[in-house]
Amino acid sequence: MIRLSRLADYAVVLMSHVAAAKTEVHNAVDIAAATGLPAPTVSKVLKALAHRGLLVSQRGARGGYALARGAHAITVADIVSAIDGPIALTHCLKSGAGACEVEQGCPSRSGLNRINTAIRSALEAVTLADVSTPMPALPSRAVAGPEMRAQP
Amino acid sequence: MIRLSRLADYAVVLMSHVAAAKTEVHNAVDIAAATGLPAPTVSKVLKALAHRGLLVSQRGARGGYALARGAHAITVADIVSAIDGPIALTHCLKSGAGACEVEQGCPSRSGLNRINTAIRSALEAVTLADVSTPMPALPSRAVAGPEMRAQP
DNA sequence: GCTAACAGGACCAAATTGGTCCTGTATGGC
DNA sequence: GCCATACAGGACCAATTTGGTCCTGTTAGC
Repeated sequence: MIRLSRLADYAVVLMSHVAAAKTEVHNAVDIAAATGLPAPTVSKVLKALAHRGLLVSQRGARGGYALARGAHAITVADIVSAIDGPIALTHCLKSGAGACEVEQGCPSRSGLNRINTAIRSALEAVTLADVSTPMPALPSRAVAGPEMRAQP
Repeated sequence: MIRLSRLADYAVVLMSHVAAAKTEVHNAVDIAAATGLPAPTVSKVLKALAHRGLLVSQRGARGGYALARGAHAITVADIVSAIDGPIALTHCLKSGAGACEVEQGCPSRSGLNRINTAIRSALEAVTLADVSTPMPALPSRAVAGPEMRAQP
């Protein structure tokens, strides 16, 4: 089902929570309590996000995490790739060209690659600010325009 | 990494192979040999594809599989959802609204849902015929148009 | 100096996935 | 009419991956 890993899903929720009140620093246990997610796992995800530069961390007493940039400068692609690594549909595409051991039967790579870039663009098009807004009239028509057809 | 399951990946390759010479019926072991994939697994995938109506099967001696429709009438979304079930990014979205147990911390659902539809559109935009063509000048500009922005 | 909180691991448990195999059934050829 | 071939539909096992927990530093405030 083209699954996003659960940790990546958590990451989006956590980032969204931090973005909701960006003036304050939030510590890991508070965020975990607010979101209802298991605290050690939340801590792990936050550490990864800080490591990738999406959050800034303040150590010591009264420490915590805050957004490194504005919410509109962080895309969902940033968050997902921070947790799950590079965004790729298949192992072939992830490992780069030539790494596919059954390449003889893979004329489909170009088509899949096309889909891959489309998905990446979709993730890059939505920022954390978009995600945080409750329900902004949902312009579903604009999500995937008719220009997306592969062969115009 | 937003992974497609390996079986779904196989399915695209197999369908592409069958589409390459659609006049003939292909049996499972031949397809497996041609693609270099493990035969029992290929058989399993083909059975699933036939069950979902993407392939028609002919039982008995000289039997095999053939495309149920033309290659341009089968989208990658059809193939993927035949193997992996409905296309959804998160468990929440897959299970429908209200099924999320941490819904209190999920104002992000609308944004993720937007991404979800974008990805589904991307998969629906590419047909098996597109995938089968070796490398059709690759109009990468047209893959994800600027109209895809969430907030125009 | 003490406590609170992050950093960075190691590590285990469990769920999912991928792969194999077996039995039945239908079909075509001899 | 019989037999070989090939799909149908399961059960089932193995292994990779993922999610979750915990422990030991280290830093910063009070």
